[in-house]
Amino acid sequence: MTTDRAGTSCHACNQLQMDMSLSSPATLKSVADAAGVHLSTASRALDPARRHLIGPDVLQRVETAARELGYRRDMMAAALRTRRTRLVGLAVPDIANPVFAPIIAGLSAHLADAGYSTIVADVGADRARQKRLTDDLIARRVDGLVLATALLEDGAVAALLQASLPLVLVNRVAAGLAVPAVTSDDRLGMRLAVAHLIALGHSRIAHLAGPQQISTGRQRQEGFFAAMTAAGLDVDATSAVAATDYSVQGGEAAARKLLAAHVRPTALAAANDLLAIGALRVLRAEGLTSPGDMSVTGFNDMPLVDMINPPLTTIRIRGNEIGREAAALLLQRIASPGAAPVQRVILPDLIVRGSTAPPRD
Amino acid sequence: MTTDRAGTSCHACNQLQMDMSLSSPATLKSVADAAGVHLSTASRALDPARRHLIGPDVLQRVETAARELGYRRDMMAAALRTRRTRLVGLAVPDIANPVFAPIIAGLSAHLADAGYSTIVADVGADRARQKRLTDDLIARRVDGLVLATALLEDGAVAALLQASLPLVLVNRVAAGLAVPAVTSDDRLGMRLAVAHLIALGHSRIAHLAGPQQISTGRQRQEGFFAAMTAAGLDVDATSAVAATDYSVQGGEAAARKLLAAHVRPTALAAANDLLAIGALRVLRAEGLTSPGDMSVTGFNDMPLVDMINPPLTTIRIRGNEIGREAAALLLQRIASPGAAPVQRVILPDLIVRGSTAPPRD
DNA sequence: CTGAAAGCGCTTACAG
DNA sequence: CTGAAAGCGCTTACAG
Repeated sequence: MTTDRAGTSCHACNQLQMDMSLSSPATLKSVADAAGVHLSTASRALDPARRHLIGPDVLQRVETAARELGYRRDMMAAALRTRRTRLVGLAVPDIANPVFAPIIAGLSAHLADAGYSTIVADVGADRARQKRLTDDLIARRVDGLVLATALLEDGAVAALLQASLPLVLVNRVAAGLAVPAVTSDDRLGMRLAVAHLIALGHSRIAHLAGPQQISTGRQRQEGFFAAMTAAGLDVDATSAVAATDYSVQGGEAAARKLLAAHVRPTALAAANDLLAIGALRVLRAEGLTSPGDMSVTGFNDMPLVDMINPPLTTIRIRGNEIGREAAALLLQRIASPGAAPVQRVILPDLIVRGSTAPPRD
Repeated sequence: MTTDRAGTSCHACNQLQMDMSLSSPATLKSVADAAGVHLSTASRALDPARRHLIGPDVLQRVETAARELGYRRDMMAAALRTRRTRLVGLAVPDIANPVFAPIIAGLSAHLADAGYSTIVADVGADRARQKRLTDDLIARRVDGLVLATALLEDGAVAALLQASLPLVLVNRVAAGLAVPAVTSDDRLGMRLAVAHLIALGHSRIAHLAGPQQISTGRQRQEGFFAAMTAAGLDVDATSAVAATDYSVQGGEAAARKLLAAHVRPTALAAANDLLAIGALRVLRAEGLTSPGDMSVTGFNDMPLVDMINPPLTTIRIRGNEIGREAAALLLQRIASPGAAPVQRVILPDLIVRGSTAPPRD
């Protein structure tokens, strides 16, 4: 620091010290000793919110020492003291499902900006495994929990709610529980899709429904029936077949049942892109084409569905926004746990592509 | 516990206690007090590895108390004492890129089985942001770090390596650094793709290369040239054009340059599925078809590329296996930090679909 | 403005 | 087999 040359060589030496210090991280005590102050003083000097209490010369000495030793506060030790880990747990049913990627990205970006890290738990569909992994998150004393796994009737969510741990549901809601949630407007989305098909001239429209124990499946189905009856169109028990899960295979199985109907529909509104793709596969296997023989709509606007054959008309949900909003709600929840829980609904958009067209006849 | 009825009502009451305890979690001390033992005894009784030291009656009392109070060990407090957080950090450049989903899933599943939780940091491509978020992970005292962000020349990796923090690279390697890594065999994969094109009768084959500062981009390009020269085919400076990043847009830009060549190639081997899709888009925009006017191959076998038009011939990397292997390597590294670093290469497969065919002439 | 002390919840030698 | 004590790294009233 005395001359340029000394400054340069000192920089190199600081680098070395930083590297070495990582092997056995510097503690507040070692920084305080190096600066010749008490560790409580060092603690204050290194806290942006409290450094104004410190004299300029002491501040300088502590900062230099911290830099030279490569000090990094142990967030977990601090957490023990402050009772806040700044850790958030996110439970997703299947991290490989492309629907969740933008939600995870939006959520963790917003949380990171607020100084929180996100532990993503890929908890699967098995309830016991879900509970075990969620309990792990709690054992890590996360400051809050975001669940993308909720069922309509969900005892686990009810239990978590009792525990007064800040909790937010994302993408799916639970019925009859006062818990903050951020979802897409599933009813509206499906109504948009069906209205589009009706506008094209379709009247025999079937619904390839999602699992009915999940809010997305249930509400999209409600949207389907609402749109049909509002247009004065026929619906009966065979108009909708529910898939057992949101997967291409699930879509194939359900689509086969729909195709077996005595009067084949001219259009199919699926509750999800993967289901729609399953339906397209079945059509192709049966020697039928889309949109020629049957128009098909999806839901979610997953990556690449614009590139499939035919390009899928679908409902775009704003995953990133949903994730960010969930993060905001959770932060709010952490700040004031007593406040009334709010539920936010993000509006989806209809994206028209090649898989829908007027009916042939 | 004295009568069935008492047992029943006690169950309900335990439930209540469990719920209440979560709001202000039971501590080891409260469990010990309830069981009438010292907290060190309770600690041992609750540790599977040490409970054999405890007398059966005391063990029973502690377990009952723990259950009734809904006790869950504070993993972070334990971490402070044991110097092991059982937390692993994973840095990915873009969590929304579908390539990473199976890797993340495989990694976190294997780690979860070993009692570790994974913090996924979506660090982006900006080096400063990457450093900041990686430093955050270190400040959380993760037991190890997995990086999916390595560049060929990577000062950050070198620095981390010095820090003697268990470190594993996944998907991409850094040049000249003795660091454990798990990747797909990128050279082999591209050779497979090119050999397939040659077998179909192509000889004017171009390479839509990935970013050359990333090992996947470099090695796939090397594989391309190796396969071409091995077959005695012409390559020159215009045979390969590198995209600036792995994206559809990047693929479009690079594909346009390739199409501008004086003699148009009959086949295009892309370094990545997204690049291949970009190329397909450009072909379509130019009024050309695939595979008719040009065969195209991708790399990765992302979800849905089997459904696009034309279905993409590609190289399948085993993402889940790569993730699991990376987890295994990291666990090994944590257990014995001194051992020589090993690099594992997972073999990819050629998946032939509709985007490749013999050349027209 | 700075220091001394208590304590967050746990584990682990050390005694007995 | 169980207890008493120290200490992991930090923050925060409480003094001065």
